[in-house]
Amino acid sequence: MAKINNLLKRERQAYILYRLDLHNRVLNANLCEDMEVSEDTVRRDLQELANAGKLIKVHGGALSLAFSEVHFRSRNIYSQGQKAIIAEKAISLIQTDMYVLTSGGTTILEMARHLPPQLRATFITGSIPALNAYMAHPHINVIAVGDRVNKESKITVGASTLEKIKEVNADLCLLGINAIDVQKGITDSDWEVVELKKAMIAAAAKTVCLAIAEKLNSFEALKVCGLTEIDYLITELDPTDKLLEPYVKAGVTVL
Amino acid sequence: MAKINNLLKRERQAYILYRLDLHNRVLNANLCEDMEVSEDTVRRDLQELANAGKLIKVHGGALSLAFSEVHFRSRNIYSQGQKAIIAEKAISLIQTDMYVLTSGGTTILEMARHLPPQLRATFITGSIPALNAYMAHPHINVIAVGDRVNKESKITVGASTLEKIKEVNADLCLLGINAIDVQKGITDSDWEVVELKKAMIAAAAKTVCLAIAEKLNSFEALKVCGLTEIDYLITELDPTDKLLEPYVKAGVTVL
DNA sequence: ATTGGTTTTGCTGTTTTATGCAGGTTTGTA
DNA sequence: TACAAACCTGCATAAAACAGCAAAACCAAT
Repeated sequence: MAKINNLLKRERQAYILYRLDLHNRVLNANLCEDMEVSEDTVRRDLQELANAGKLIKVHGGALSLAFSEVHFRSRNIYSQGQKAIIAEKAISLIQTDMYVLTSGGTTILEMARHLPPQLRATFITGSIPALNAYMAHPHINVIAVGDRVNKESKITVGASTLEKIKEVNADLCLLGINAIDVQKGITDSDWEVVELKKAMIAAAAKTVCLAIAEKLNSFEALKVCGLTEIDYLITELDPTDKLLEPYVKAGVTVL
Repeated sequence: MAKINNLLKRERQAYILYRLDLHNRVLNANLCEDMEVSEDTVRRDLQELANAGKLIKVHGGALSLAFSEVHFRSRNIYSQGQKAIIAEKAISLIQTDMYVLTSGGTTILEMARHLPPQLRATFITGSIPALNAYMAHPHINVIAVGDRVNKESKITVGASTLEKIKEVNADLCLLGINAIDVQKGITDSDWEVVELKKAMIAAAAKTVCLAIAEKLNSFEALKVCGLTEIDYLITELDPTDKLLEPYVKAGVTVL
């Protein structure tokens, strides 16, 4: 990389932005070598540019804004307030360094957004929107299970996904669910999603179901699992709510 | 630098602007030496010219107005336009029902946004932003190759990704690249990205490199491949441009 | 040429800015 | 947990900027 020395402060900063534009990221060590100034000077430049909102400073360098433009649409998630309550309850189950399998769905997305910034854990998912959310978090590790993408549900599905999930020994499996019923258990309407959820449940030590109350006592065509296979049920309701009693009796821990 | 002494104030200021026009920057120390006046005098001149909006005064000297335009204002919009041109050229190579492997990066993203709505093809990628873009398309099939997600580059990396890519027989591999040089070939700065690109190139019948012209004749630390391994090079320039001649001579088809 | 007023310039002392360095702390990773 | 890299804080220094003043230059009219 070309050495450019004896620059004025403004020129240095312009050059940094120029480099960012080219490569989307710059390293402090790199810059200070090329411009022949100390690391401190570069660091101060990056800090100033970051304050001015021209780049994103990270440990060791900086990232361009254009690249990390996350089209973060928190727009009209259905019954967002309730989902926020659910999110908080679900997060209370996640502990440091856990491996967490998650499905897709807006409830999970809402949870992803509420993850405390200092949390360290590994999240595994096939949901593209969930991946986006997890990537925005400073500390968590993200693992994508890959295969064909189902555009409807925006998750990866197929043999390879199932296979990969079977290799995982997760601590927790967080499922956003579409229907739950005391007799019929967890049900869903999409064959591929059902297969995926089955695999996820099998791969995790504990299974947590996230559902807004209106999904209680409803069912769909395809069975995912019975109530005995799930450990926690989280809704926006108070755990002592009448609606939840049957599930408590069936042995599910309700939060 | 020529010494020009005994100037009137007006003449000095004209000379300063002249120098700025030539070099886009002037240093106070330089000017006061050449014109044989004190630093204070030059400083006052610069101050007046800055007040009149003829230049940008900075600590130690001044910058031309053109400088600020080139380096701050137009840079984003400008390269956006360039990338759109590149996108169109790349799209012309994609035919119905092809299997297309793509890397990440803003250039690829720009291409994803320009895909014609009626196109039917299968896109395979480990780039999360690219996945997002492809998912928005009505007809294309999307395949995600999964593994650990590198948050810097927003792509999946690791053994499983590489393995999966090796199973693919793609028609086309579209690479957004960071540096290309006639001698050194394609280079990059991130080990994992390099491994991924190598695998992608090996898995596709034809390899296409997408790069804005600024990345021509530059190189980074790690080698992806030599020029002989790539089939097409796409920049925003006209294929007959002087800058591209060496690449044509090296046997690359330049679009 | 002299005078008085204005402009320009350079000088002095002080303040601000830019930069590098020493130290201790935090962070990321093996 | 240990280690190296990156970070932050405070400090020192030199360069640049600033403010105020006075000498010099300029100008116009006498």
